[in-house]
Amino acid sequence: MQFLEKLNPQQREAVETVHGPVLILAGAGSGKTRVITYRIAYLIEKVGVSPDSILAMTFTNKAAAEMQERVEHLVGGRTLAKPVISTFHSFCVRVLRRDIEALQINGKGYRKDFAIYDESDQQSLVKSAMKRLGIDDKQLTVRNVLSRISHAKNHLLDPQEVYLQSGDPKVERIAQIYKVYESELAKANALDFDDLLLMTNKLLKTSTEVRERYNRRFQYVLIDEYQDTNRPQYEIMRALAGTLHNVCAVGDEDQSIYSWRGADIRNILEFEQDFPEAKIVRLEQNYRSTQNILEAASAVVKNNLKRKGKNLWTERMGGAKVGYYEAPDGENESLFVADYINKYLMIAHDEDDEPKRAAVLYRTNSQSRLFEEAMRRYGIKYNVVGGFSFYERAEIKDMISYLKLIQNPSDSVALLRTINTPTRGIGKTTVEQIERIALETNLPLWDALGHIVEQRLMQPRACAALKGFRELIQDARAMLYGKFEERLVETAQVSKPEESDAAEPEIADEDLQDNMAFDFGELEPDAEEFSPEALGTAEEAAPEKVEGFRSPGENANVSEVLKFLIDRTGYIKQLEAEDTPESLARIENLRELVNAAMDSRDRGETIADFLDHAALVADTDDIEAGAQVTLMTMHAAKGLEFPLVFIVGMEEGLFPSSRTLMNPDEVEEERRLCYVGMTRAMRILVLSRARYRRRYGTDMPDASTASRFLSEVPPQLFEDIGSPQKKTPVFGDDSYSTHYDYENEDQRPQYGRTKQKTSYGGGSTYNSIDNIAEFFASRGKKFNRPSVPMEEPHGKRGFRPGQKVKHPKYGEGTVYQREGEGEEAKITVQFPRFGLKKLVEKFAQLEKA
DNA sequence: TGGTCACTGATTTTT
DNA sequence: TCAGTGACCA
Repeated sequence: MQFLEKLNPQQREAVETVHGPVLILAGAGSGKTRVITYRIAYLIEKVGVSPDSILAMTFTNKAAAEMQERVEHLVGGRTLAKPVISTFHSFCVRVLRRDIEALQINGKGYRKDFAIYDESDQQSLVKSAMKRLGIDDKQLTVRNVLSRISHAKNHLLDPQEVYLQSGDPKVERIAQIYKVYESELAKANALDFDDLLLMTNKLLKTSTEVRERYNRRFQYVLIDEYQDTNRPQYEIMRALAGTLHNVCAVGDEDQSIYSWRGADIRNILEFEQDFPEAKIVRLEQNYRSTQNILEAASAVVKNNLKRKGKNLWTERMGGAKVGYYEAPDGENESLFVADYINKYLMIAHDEDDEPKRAAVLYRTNSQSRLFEEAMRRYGIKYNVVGGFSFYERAEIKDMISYLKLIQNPSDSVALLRTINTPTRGIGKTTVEQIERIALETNLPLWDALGHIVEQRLMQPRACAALKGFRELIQDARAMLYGKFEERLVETAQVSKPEESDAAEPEIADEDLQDNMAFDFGELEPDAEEFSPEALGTAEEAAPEKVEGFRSPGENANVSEVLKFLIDRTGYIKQLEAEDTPESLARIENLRELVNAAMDSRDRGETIADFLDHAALVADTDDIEAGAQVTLMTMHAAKGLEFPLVFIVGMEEGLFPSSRTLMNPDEVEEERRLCYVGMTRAMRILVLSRARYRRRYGTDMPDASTASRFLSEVPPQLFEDIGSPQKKTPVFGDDSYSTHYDYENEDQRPQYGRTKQKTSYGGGSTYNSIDNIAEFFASRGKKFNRPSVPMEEPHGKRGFRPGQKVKHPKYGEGTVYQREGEGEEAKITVQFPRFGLKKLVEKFAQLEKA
């Protein structure tokens, strides 16, 4: 096997130790992903393990996709079956969609068509639970309660245990809410994110038959980002390890940044306890960063008491010192960063042909705004990770809720969201009545609603409106499930006890294997065709693979149902009537959703698959690797690397966050976060801070204190890169305000060096005072819009951000953003009287103003 | 019932 | 700054 030659001895050991438990402690940048993918390839090619008996669990979809791709690259086409590489959560959904009914007792319990509740769904559930219990304490926010519930779940505590474990009346109330929350979830046949793990764990624990089946199926298990696993995940891993114990966990305790979500570093310790025969492999050679960066990062994280400690080293000696910039305020900080990036992108390539990429990392998403503005001023293309993902937009959530309700009418949260969206005359009072009746009869809202309509329990007007809504959902259901509707309603609603337990053991083993191959074929479009048993007759094979009730043919698919819903609810019509740029954008989004549904259908997915996908995608999943400049949180940056990295807002209270200052453990986690951020940098790392920062709308910025992490970097590795001189900043005093009027900028050498390079091992560095001083001298202390436009557009008109334009209908406005190239470019313009408009350059009759 | 407006209050990280 | 909420009016 040639590819093993590319590994260092430790990596090689990690790859070749395939039997029995292995714990790989992989430092930042030590080639962790490489080891995992090589290990999978090694298992397949050398050990001769069948690919589909390998299971790799990751934390994010992105990591899973990347791993998938790299494995395929290594094993490339030589095998038909594929290893299952998936996030914990998706894996659990698959398991549960298949087997959750094994947990039913006397036909009661979760059904396969369960809904997945995201955070906002959870919030509305908690909100209504609190309302019902008469708790609207100011001390008990919904957020707070929810995180307590999640914490309890992650520690495998049920409401009673929470209640019993504390004498605190506040916690007792939380336990009460927790209990109501749980029963509401059950009533809605819905699981929250934590439940996906919990239920899977429970399932594997309770049903020997199920567990053994998975043990037979997956004989080699890999866990990525092991330090981020929580208790339930750990237990799932243990259950999946079966008796073979062929588990491989890869992690780095210094990169554990999710303890607030229940991640437990103890899992690393208990690994050795639970698997005494475990082999420990340390990967300590870093292939990413220069020595200076690595030393600085290590020096910071060394201040943590709770760690095993390790010795990361690199062959890339020396390197640029870690830059430090102290800005007078947040604006200046962001302009400094933009300016620096601008220079960086302009200088010629170095000896290594690394594509130029830079990242700006911050603690909280709200910090992105200033940097976005600065990038725009410099005409630098950038990408922001985070914020709203597609599936979080209101209009998308609305339609998704419709689908969820159609799929699972018990889903009360989905019902509440859709019942009057768009408005159809069902007001607050009506809804409250339904809720009351549902509570009295202990029925899901949907059933209560049916009851009301049939018995005419409310005024005719309200009844008529409710009836209309009910029929809408029923019609959509009929479309989707065809004539099977009645049967479905029966089996789904009443959930007859008959065939829940009995059916399982009768199924022959081969059938199960086949089914699993299908179930876990990942989302690949042609997974079916490639699965060995389907190669001959795809058509014949298809029906038997579909779980009983899904009738092939003649039924509508998700996109058709969506179109139907959009049409019948008048959703788009209403948006059209609004005729604002926002509403037009929403219409676009809805179209996009329909497209997504069509793609989903083309992949042969069911409505459940489609909804699962919508529930489990995260914003970090669509990080565009190709973007030159990426703005994101340090959390989102985990696992990524960039030649140039900025960590901004290095201020006490911001980073480390004020919320953590009380608790040493949490400060340690912040420090690890800092370590994660710093180790993203390959060649240049710059830390910055604003001496005065405006926290939300206040007119008076607050003085900040330098982050403790800054002082933890050894001074000799640090270099101040042109922080403006400190002055005693008194507001209204000229000495401070002069920072803001620098129109007196002279045009001296514009960063005159032809080629500025980062040299290693002494000599002048990119960050060296001389160079930096030189280019900052030319621009005083502020960064005005650069004279060189970054993005010279191709089209004739080529309007750039910041430019004033005139539109025949909307009048004068300012270009806000430009997307795409040439005539096809879309331009977003801010019109004072009409707001933001997105226009296609070709059609919009824009002129220079 | 539904929309508008003013006010408040809160700001971490996410599968 | 900004989203969410409550009061008020059509």
